[in-house]
Amino acid sequence: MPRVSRAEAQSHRQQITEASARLFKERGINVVSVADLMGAAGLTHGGFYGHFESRAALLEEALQRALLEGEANVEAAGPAGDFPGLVRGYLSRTHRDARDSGCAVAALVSDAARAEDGARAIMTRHVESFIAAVTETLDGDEARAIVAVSAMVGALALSRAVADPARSDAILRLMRDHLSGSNAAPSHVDMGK
Amino acid sequence: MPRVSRAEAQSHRQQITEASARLFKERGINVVSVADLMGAAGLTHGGFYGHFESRAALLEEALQRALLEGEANVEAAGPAGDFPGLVRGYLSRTHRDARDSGCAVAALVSDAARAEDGARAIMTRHVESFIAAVTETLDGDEARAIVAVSAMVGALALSRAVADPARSDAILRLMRDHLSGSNAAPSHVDMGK
DNA sequence: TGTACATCAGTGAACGCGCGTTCACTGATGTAC
DNA sequence: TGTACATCAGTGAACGCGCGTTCACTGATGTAC
Repeated sequence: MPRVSRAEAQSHRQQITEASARLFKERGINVVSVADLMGAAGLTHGGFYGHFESRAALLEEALQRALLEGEANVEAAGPAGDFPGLVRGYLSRTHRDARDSGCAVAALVSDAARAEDGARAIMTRHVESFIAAVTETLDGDEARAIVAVSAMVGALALSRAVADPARSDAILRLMRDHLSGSNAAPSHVDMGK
Repeated sequence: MPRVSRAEAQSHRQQITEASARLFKERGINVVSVADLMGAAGLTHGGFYGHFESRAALLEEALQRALLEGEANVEAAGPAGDFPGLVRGYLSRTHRDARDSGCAVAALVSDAARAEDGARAIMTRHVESFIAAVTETLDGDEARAIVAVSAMVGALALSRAVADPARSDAILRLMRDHLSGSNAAPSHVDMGK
């Protein structure tokens, strides 16, 4: 079965990076083995080093991809400068339950704090671009965007850490109301179920 | 050197749990080995199983301790129902830079999301008590406390994940202003350096 | 277009290593008289 | 209080295992004529 066409090989490389991005977000960076990653792409572990120099090299590439995917999803939710829409999408239960395809910043925030410089730099760059994207939806108010990003990341990560589903839902809902209703639209407890 | 007194042995057990709490917060749960933990307590790895049934058993005990320590520190910062004081302490650069002794919720939030049920349950319990403590400082307004806890955890975790010190400081400062100045005291950019 | 050969993507066994865990052993502590 | 013996906290070698990585091998793909 080996010796596949060059196009297929390149597609295999992409599948490995994509599977890694997914598995890192879902299970954490240090827990997934090279064999797991290759298996998820339908290959065996030996071929890994034909595509990447080392596990660490893949890690950076996969992290990059994980963050880009997350950004794409966030932007897809709020199509054009729509801050309340973005908040609603980001703090939805759908996003919370899709750890493997959602925002990588929230999925890996406490891992990033302990990561080596390369991975931290990548994370930093993407936090910056997240802040920039939110700033645009807020008429250039970067200070407010930084607060919003921190609050959204915190609420999403915390809603995933908490085992009680009611509490988890409440965290998302209350932060949604706080950020998107800003001061208007006082309570209106909906979407709870 | 073996066969130490019973009092010493009990103190060793405590030292192991304490060192574990510290190392887990600093380096992450899956990265620290039994030999590391025992070494940090000044012992060799073999004696571990005289104190704990398994690494997993210690993990739960150490997580419990890590969270309790974090709570104690948070409460020490804001002595009695002082919400702005609590926010100031929690979002200080001192707290950000003391990952090994600070709030375990922020240090382990994205790990907790993927942890097994036992560890998640412990994390959940402590998030609840954090929320309860903040609720008290807010005259019983639990909804606002949930928002504040989510926002504080997010800002602290994000400030640790970001490599650029200026950005990291800004995240803390802006969230401090947002939460504790609530609507009053508009800007006043201090503490920046 | 066909044939002959070089290339190289993927395989799977093997490597050294560090992990969690076990265990025979040690000698100071604790206890019985 | 002293002596004699049992206990057991801690040691360090050893275990099986899975990891990241290497490598000889394979056979279809790509290329030259």
